[in-house]
Amino acid sequence: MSPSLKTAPRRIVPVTPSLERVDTTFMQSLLGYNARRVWLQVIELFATRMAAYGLTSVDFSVLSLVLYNPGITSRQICSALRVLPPNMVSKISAMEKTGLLVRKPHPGDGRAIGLHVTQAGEKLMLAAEETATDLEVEASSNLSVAERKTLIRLLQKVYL
Amino acid sequence: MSPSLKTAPRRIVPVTPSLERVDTTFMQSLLGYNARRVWLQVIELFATRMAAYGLTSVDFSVLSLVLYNPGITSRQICSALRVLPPNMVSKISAMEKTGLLVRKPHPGDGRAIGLHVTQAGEKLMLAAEETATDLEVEASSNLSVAERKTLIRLLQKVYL
DNA sequence: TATTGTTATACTCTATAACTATA
DNA sequence: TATAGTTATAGAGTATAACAATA
Repeated sequence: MSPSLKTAPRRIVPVTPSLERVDTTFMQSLLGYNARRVWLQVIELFATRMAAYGLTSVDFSVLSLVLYNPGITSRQICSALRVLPPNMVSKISAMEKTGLLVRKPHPGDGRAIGLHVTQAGEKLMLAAEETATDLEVEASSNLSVAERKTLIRLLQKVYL
Repeated sequence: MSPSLKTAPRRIVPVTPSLERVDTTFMQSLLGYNARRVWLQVIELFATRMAAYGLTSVDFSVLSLVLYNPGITSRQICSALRVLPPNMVSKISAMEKTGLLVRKPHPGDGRAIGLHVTQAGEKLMLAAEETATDLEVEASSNLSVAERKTLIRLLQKVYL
């Protein structure tokens, strides 16, 4: 007699806890869950590639805002990025210290300070933006160009 | 003579720093940025509504996973939710303490512990899931039913 | 009185190392 | 030797209160 007839039936695919398939059907029906998964996938590659420029994803967003909105205030950046003012101070200070941007007195408001990218900051950002565009396409390579366009259009329709 | 002829030309719309429009054109071209904006919008309403059940968004995800995967291990939940094992311990302990789930010895592995929802946990989750589905539609009310379906399909295509 | 930038501080989330029990 | 669950702890991100200077 073969041993298999004496023992419990053997599974073809061994079911060890770490290998079992997990059912996520319900969560996959939620927009928030899916949006977060996509964000996590993109931001992971983003963080890796931007490290070459010494930028975090928040640094990148701040610099992009300053680049296209010269004279923008810290407060405006905080609103656009949903960051609290006290948490923005050190980030801006750090980027001023590394020579990426400068603070100039605001022309119309003595309380405010206008932010401007330096020549070095602009050069870095133009390269970083190209890297960002490339990496985004790479991170969503399962999508056709048309699908990616549709996806972004629908995402914006949700919050705009 | 009116004072307006002596002073600098007055703006029709006063441009105070906090009211100026900020140009976010470039960032809006990025999938990661748009996915995060949508996630933030959904999660805000999610957190508000789930507070009625005493659940955070992570609590909800954990319970949903246990509900549809009885006997699931802490490790599997960590993988599915991208949470590190040490950070899951207190969450599960808390939900066991509030009687939403229980830990039972894993049948095939003496090291592992199987998680199961209690009757109270199941009742809570079925109500919470209905609330979640409703709130998600509400948070994305700019979308038609067909658009929402397309959006989720495309998001899943990115990471699946 | 309200707002900008700021400091200090607390709380939460996320990450790493190391231990035990079991495989 | 490797893995599951756990503890302790460090670090990053996010939160509120309060202050000086300016509107």
